[in-house]
Amino acid sequence: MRIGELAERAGTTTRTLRYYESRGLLPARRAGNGYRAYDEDDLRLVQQIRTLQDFGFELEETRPFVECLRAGHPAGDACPASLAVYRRKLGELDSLIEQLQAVRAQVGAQLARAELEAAAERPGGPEPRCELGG
Amino acid sequence: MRIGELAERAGTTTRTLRYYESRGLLPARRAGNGYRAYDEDDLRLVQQIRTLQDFGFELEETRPFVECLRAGHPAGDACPASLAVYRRKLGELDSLIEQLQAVRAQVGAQLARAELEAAAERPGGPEPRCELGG
DNA sequence: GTAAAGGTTGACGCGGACGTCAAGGCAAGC
DNA sequence: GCTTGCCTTGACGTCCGCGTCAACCTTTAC
Repeated sequence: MRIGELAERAGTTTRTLRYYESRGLLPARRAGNGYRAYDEDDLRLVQQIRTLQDFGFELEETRPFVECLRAGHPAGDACPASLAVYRRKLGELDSLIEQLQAVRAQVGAQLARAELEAAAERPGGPEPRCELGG
Repeated sequence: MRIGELAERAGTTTRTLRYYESRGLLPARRAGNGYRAYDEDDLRLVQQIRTLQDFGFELEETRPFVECLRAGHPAGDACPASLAVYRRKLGELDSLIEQLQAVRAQVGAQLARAELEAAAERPGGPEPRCELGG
């Protein structure tokens, strides 16, 4: 198939596929007229990349999976290098989630505090209803 | 104080402060020689921006806080517009954390599956030890 | 013959928050 | 007077994954 069909079947654009090729991830054979020619294996390859990208993998991180597929393995994650990327990504996700939860807690605390202070100013002047403000 | 001192005291660079100014967040008075002149209020302003940036706020999202401070309020989050940004950010953080946890679960599942399949191939040929692959 | 719909390469644009370099002015110490 | 260090503006570079445009070629349909 040609690039337009591959793009459509993979749910992406021709520009994206050419970009993958420029990064060495998706080498293409050429037909006599210079058009890029792809087969079903190439489709699976693109689908593998897209799946990982949806997970938030950078393009470069998909390379081991792609090379694994091109080496003839039935799945992109059938190689040790791919598993290593999985594990590294899990660690990154864990620490990122942890960070975000910490930030969420801090922002939540700031909001609560600011709302309290605003409520203390609003109703009838500076007259806090609790034991704040001594 | 001049820009170098402000940058140092705020833990950032002169380039960053000039960038803030170009975005209209940090207007500077000028000394007779053309040098930018800042005071302690400007320092607090920069610190407010930096704190929010550390929380992952975009620069534009810090604007309400900055305007609140410049309006004379003792805190950048003493204004309704700032509270609105806090609330919006909390929502964004929650959905982002949720997404990341979902991705983490999927990647974890992929890793577990791939490890199982690898273990089934490795030890002594395709001989699964559990009830898999029957 | 020609228009439309695909394809090709090359190159610039984008967004965000700056880094970095160039060419020069100003202040202070020796 | 000269060096050193800080300041000024202006402009280009960075990273990433493409979008978009230009100028041109190939194939197909009418």
